[in-house]
Amino acid sequence: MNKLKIPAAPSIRRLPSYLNLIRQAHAENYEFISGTFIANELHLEPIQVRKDLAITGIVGKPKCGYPVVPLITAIEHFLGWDAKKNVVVVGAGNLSTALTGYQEFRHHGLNFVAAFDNDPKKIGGTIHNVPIFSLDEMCVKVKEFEAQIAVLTVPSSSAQDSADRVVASGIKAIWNFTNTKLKLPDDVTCQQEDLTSGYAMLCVMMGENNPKRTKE
Amino acid sequence: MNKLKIPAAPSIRRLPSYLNLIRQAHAENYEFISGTFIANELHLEPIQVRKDLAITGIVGKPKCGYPVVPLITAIEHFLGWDAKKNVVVVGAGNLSTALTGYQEFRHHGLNFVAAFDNDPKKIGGTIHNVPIFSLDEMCVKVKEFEAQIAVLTVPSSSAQDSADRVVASGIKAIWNFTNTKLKLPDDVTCQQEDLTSGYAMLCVMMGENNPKRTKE
DNA sequence: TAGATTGTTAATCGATTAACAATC
DNA sequence: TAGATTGTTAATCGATTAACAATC
Repeated sequence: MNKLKIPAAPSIRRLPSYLNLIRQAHAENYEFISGTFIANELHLEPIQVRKDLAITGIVGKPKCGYPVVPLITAIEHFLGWDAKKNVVVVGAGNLSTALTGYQEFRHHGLNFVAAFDNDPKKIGGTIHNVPIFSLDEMCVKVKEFEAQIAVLTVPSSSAQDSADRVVASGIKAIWNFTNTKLKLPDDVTCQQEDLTSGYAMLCVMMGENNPKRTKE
Repeated sequence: MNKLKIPAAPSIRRLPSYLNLIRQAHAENYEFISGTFIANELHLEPIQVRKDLAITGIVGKPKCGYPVVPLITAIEHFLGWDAKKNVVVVGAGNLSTALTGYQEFRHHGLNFVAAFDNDPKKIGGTIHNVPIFSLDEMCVKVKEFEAQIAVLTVPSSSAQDSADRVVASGIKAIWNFTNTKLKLPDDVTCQQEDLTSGYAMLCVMMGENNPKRTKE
């Protein structure tokens, strides 16, 4: 139920960091970039980088590395970042402001077209030039803007309700920043973004490093 | 180099979502909660939940499940969330505002004490009651507030410079929201938080679901 | 040529899942 | 007692790493 397995998920998660670095190399007019170089920069194993890049279909040139321009194109295509996606954000709070203001996303095809909030003081306004509407207008506006993705940044308490409205509007992909596990139809994809899980990792790593705790 | 392996990292990342649910059960006056129930709610396998909970040291009662209160205490202790940590945030932009305003974190021991920014218009002000100082004051303020963690929300271009200042101030743990891989001394822990990698996952999953693309 | 780097095939490692006896 | 649930031990699965021939 709503649990489609993505093969090579860890590889996919690493691709954006490679893309970043390769783009930099491109800006510096490099024609080729080697897996060894990428690995060194990102503190990974060269073999891992080569395996990851293999999924894009680009073949490298022994001794030189991978051709920069085709590699950028291939990664972007593999990730679907070469296609524009219209996106709505549900909840017009601090996090929405941060996300809509993050220019990086625009360069990856993410095009914010509308925000929704129930606060009458916010409705009619904008965040980073994205117009804010009432949640009741979602169905209409999603169709009008042909939105394909909804970003959820509402409080946990209204997460499921917001998700239901999103689903009702016909959107099939949700990027969920709330810590609520949503109940969704099988054909709706959901990516859970949980900041507390990263925080948990940091805390445990701190404990490991801390002599007071590693002793026991 | 700066790559300490955390065993059972996936388990640790799942613990916060368990905690959430268990807290809810507690609020509803449940004395026990079963692994089966947690698994159903979060769309996981019961055996996985049991394995994950085992790392907290709590033993369950067959037929009943796990005792709610001790389990909450144990998870919080395991994650180090029962200890208060003073935290500074570097960069006083939209993302800092979102993070400092996120109440959830406070309940996990995360105590924002100061923010740093180079914008003269921001210095002297506050975000969510957190005072904003110049980056030049970092060393002094970190010591004054006894900060243990630095959250990096600056633009990529100044990420390494900010990190260097953080390290110089004596902080040993960095939560890095920039997409720059930082060069850090071995004794400094860093948790990389990359929003684009979650976005990459969502895009690939959308492609898998999309009949136009699954055909090929 | 010599040497760095690739891509392939195999080995290892760790995480997930299965099976099942123990137990309340 | 019967049945749901736990915890342990073993099996499976997938991701990472190693080894090495191929190549520019």
